[in-house]
Order: sequence, then C-alpha cells, then structure tokens
Amino acid sequence: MKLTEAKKQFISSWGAFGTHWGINKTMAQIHALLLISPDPLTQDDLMEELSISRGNVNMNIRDLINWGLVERVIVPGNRKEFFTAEKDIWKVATQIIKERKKRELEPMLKLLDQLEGVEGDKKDKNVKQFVETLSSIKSFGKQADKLLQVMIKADENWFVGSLMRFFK
Amino acid sequence: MKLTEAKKQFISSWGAFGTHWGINKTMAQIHALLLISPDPLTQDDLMEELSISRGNVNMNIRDLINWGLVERVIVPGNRKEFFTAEKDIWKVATQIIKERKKRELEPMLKLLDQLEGVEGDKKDKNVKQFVETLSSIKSFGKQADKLLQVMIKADENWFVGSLMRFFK
DNA sequence: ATATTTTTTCAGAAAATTCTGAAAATTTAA
DNA sequence: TTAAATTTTCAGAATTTTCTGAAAAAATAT
Repeated sequence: MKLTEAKKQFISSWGAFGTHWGINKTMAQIHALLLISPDPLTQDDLMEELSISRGNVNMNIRDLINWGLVERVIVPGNRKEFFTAEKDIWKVATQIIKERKKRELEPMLKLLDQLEGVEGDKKDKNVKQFVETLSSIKSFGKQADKLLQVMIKADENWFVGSLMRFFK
Repeated sequence: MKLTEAKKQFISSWGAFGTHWGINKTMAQIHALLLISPDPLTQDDLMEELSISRGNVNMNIRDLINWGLVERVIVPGNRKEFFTAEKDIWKVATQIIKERKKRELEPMLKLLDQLEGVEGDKKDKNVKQFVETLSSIKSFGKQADKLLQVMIKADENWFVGSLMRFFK
C-alpha cells in the first residue's frame, strides 16, 4: 500500500474511532493528520488535505488546543500560523485522561454526593436501591479517580513497566 | 431533596454523561432508571417514566441487552416482559470494558497492523513519521489491551485492593 | 495611516442522529 | 382456531450536531 492510501485510511478510521468516544469526526481527523505530519501545518493545509472549510478547521483546532493536544507554532519568516500535535502517545493519553477526569468524572462525583443525601424512609426499597446504587457508583468512581491520578502523575516508562511486570 | 426529584436529576445527568461516551442519551437514561429500580420494569413503565415512545424503548432496550447490561425477566403470572439491570457496578464496568475492547480496540489494532506495512522510502520523513506514529499507537494499544484483559478477568476485590495497595 | 493578509465568528444550511407512531409480526389466551 | 395482548420494525418526522462561507476582527506589512 502506498503512503497516500495508508494515510487516507488512517485518518478516516481515526475519525470514526473518535465518534465512539464523544469526539467529533473532524476533530479526530485533524488530530490524526497532525500526528503523522513531520512538520507543522497551516489551516490551509488542513482545509486542503481534509476537504473541509476554513471555519470548520478553525473551530476544531481551537478545541484541540483547549484539550492540550495541539499547539500553535511560529515559523520564522512566515506570516501564517502553523499547528503541530504532541507526538508522544503516552503524553497524548495522559492529557486526554486528565481532561476527561476534570470535565466528566469530577462533576459526576460531585453530583452523586449531593443526590445521596436524599430524604425518605430508608426501609422503602425504592429509596434503599437508589442510595445503594449511587453509593456504589460513587465508590467505584472515587477509586477510578485515584487510579487515574496516579497514571497522570507517573512517568511513562516507570508506570507501564511496573504495571506490566506486576500483572505479567 | 425528595426521591422523585433526586431520581429525575440522576437519570438526566446519567443521560448527559452517556453522550460523552458515544452512548445515546436515551439508552443511558433507561439504564440509569433500571439501575435504581429495585424491581424489574416493563416497556410501558419505561415509556411512562421517561416520556418516550414504545419504539424508542424497544430499540434501546435491545441495545442494552446486546451490551450485556440488561436482561429480560419472566415474572410468573404476568404476560408482559420485564427488564432488569445488573446492579453490581464492578460487573457493569467490566462488561462495558469487555465490549468496547472487542468492538473498538481490537479492530483498531488490526488496522494499524495492516497500515504499518506501507511501502516507501524509510528515509522520507513523511513515511518515517507515519510508521513511527502508527507503531507507537499500536504499542500503546497493545499494552492497554493486556491491562484491560487482566481487569476483565480479575475478581473485584482482589483487583482493586491490589492496585490500590500497589499505588498507595 | 492604509492596505493586505490571515484568523475568527456565527447565522443559516446541510448532514447525521434519534424518535415517533402505526402497521406487521409474534406470542399467549380463550 | 380465532382473538386479544404484546413486541418489533421501520419510514418519515423531529431534533441535534456539524459544517460552510462570507463578513467582521485582528494582525502584519508597506
């Protein structure tokens, strides 16, 4: 298979993959393209390679920057802005975990704390099941939160190495 | 806060939460409602509690069953079908991990294997970056795959306990 | 300052996803 | 059987999400 064809397939699959993770197709595709590009690209490059509009590129690049996955780069002697993606996959994963933890897990744990204090007869099986479900989700969530925190903090090789040795 | 209100909030948030994970809102809401219901519910119960149509309930219940998160239950002396959700959160998480691993991670690893064999000059920096990116994603993916496999197989208390002790 | 290039914004258009409701199929009862 | 209850299906409707393109804003050059 030639590079052009392989690139196309990778970008397209990465986009489809993204949609299963609450990420929109175009954002994932831009990210994919930047991941495999040795040099930074401009908005025009992205428009052309992916056949999408300027506005679309601009909005999705902004999101990728907010996620901490893409950076603006200044190329001296060049008026346009360039963009580049972090290439170290462990760092990419860490960054995504960090953001999703903050955006999703933490607010959910907060909500569960509030809802657990529901009034009512603890002998009513409806109340009982509600409280039990919430408390077990919360307990699970808190453990996940701790584990993810460790992963975020850990150095790549140390962490993966240790974990793999531990479970091998 | 009263149970009715708390339930409403939990179901609604769980639905919103689901959309960040590639799960549709209604499916997540049905799941939430079944999680906090001590007794099995019928399609009519779900229609009424969530104010959604019969078709909608039916389709999403089918999906939940395919995900292994909900079961049909026969209630003797009753003509309608009843549905109930697995209440053990660890089992729920395990089941979701298992399915997503199968549906998403494994196909992606397969594709990466294929694409890595791209033809071309390994000195061309475009080819080089492409191959390197794919190979590092693959290596990361394979390690994740192994780790998830261990989690799926592991007994709840043993696993969480060990991991927490290991990282404390 | 003024002109030119580049980036950003956002209203409306397009596309994708989800939902409804009624008809068809299936199941159970009489 | 035949009838009644229940479940399933799916075409079109409604909703939500994403995208476009042109105008406004911002940045840089002359």
